[in-house]
Amino acid sequence: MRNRDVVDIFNKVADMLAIRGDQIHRILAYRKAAESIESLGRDINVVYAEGKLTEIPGIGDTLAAKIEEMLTTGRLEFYEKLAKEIPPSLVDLLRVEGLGPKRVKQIYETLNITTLEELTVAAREGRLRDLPGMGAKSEAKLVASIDALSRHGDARTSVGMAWPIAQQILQTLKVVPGVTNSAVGGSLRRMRETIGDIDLLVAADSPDAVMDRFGSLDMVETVVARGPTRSRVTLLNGLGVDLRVLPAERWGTLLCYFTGSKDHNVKLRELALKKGFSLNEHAFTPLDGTSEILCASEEEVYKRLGLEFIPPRLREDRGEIEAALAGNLPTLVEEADILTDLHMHTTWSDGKLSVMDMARAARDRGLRGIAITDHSVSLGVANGLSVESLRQQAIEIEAANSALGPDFRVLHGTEMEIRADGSLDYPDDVLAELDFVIASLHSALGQSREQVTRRLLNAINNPHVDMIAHPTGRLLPDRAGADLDMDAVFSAAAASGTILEINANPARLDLNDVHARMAIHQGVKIAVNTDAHHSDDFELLQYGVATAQRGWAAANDIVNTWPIEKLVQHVNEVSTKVRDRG
DNA sequence: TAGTAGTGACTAACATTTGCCCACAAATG
Repeated sequence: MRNRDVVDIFNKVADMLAIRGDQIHRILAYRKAAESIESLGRDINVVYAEGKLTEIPGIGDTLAAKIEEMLTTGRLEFYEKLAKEIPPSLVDLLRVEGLGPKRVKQIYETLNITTLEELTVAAREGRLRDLPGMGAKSEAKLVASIDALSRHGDARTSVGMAWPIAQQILQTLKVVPGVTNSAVGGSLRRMRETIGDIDLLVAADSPDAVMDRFGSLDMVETVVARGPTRSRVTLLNGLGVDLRVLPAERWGTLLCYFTGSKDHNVKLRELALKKGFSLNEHAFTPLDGTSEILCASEEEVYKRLGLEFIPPRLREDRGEIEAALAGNLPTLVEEADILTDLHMHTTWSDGKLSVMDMARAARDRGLRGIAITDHSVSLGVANGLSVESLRQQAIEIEAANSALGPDFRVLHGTEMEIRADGSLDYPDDVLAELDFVIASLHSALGQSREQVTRRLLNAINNPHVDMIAHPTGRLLPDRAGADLDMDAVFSAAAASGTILEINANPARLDLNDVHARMAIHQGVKIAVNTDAHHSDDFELLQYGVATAQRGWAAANDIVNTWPIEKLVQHVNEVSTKVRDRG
């Protein structure tokens, strides 16, 4: 069993307990455990073998025993017993918007409905409207929700897909008369790799005009809810968008509330209570009955709580509140800190532009240098370069460097295949001719953990390999990456000085936030690169930087913030060191 | 159920909005 199997079962148990009507804290315990394992970043089997399950936050003796049972037998007796009482297929019903645990229980007990299919039939036949608390209107809503679910599913959306849509809607709302401020909130502002819906906030004294404009956007399919401060719509592509409108003097508490995460908010509100305030999106309200205190900025909210300002990217309740209390928050890397881009392609392989075009575009964006890293020979589908072509390319890059002058540097590199047998695609003497060598996995990602890890370690330990690109090879939202032993990867990379990449393409974001944080913690150097195949792709850098920030990265942890001379020197020193050691 | 204090018992997750039915469930961060 792998981490995600354990996560699935715990989440399912939590849902089943909720339907059964168990005590909230028991349900929360399972959810918290699932969340913890999901963001663990390590193989649960390894943690178990080390006897350290109870060191995972939210895992005590009882849940540790349940994990042990699952890992050793592949089953969970507690789950099977629970399933006799609450059919696991009921959990699917919770995916229907508007159906919660209480209603699902009622539907199950009175109509004996256990599956989504049975629910669909019953709703269409009008058998739900007579249940206590239901009516024809609620029934019609459920039918619509079921339709929406079957049309669009409820999968999460890539941040790269959602961000431009959110910006487009904001541009429209921004110009509505009376609007003084607007922003993206929620998981999109925190730049999670995938998002469930888009959250937008607007400051305006009278919300009506904003709500009207919002509901009448071309891309809106239906208006799900509309009140004086909140509206929710579904877009034609199935994405949900929430809008909150409050007066400008309440902007700070509103932005903070609507940015989340929920767990972060709960912690903030607990902290507020300890200080004698109730905190909501409108204001701090003193518990002694004196009048409310408004915050026009987020900075004021955190200040009043006695905290350093916590950047949105850290607000996941992963220790940021404790760090802010202690004054130990990192100074996060910013997009403006990035001086070079070490991974991109040209028409030499599968890119769309020439070396010179990419260099000029990078320079226009304010970068000081790039590495041209086309694919190597055995990646045939991407027109990988033979040794001969690689040497011809060197001449073109030299020419580009003299044309561009001393203020911009083009490094000659490669993105070299790590072949299925673990060997590298170019011999060492060819690699020695290059300024910057990337090695990466594109094929045979399904190999066993031992095999695929050994492949990657072989590349990391080669003195000519400077960086590993998109280490796991995952593709969001669906294709899982290689089943790497990340502990081994990080310690090898730390020892050899090999850089690990955060690939900024929103379909990759690999390393992910959790792994990036672990790697940095172990002393691994990180690079944030766009893997651009066109100059337009340089825009993607923001997603990579956001992921680095979510990994608590400071500028010095990221090698592309260094002046290019320092970067080249580092790469050369590391190669020499590894060679001497070998 | 976890965590803590102490080896069985107690406490622990905030605060709101909306729709729909007529007091509450569900949804939002």
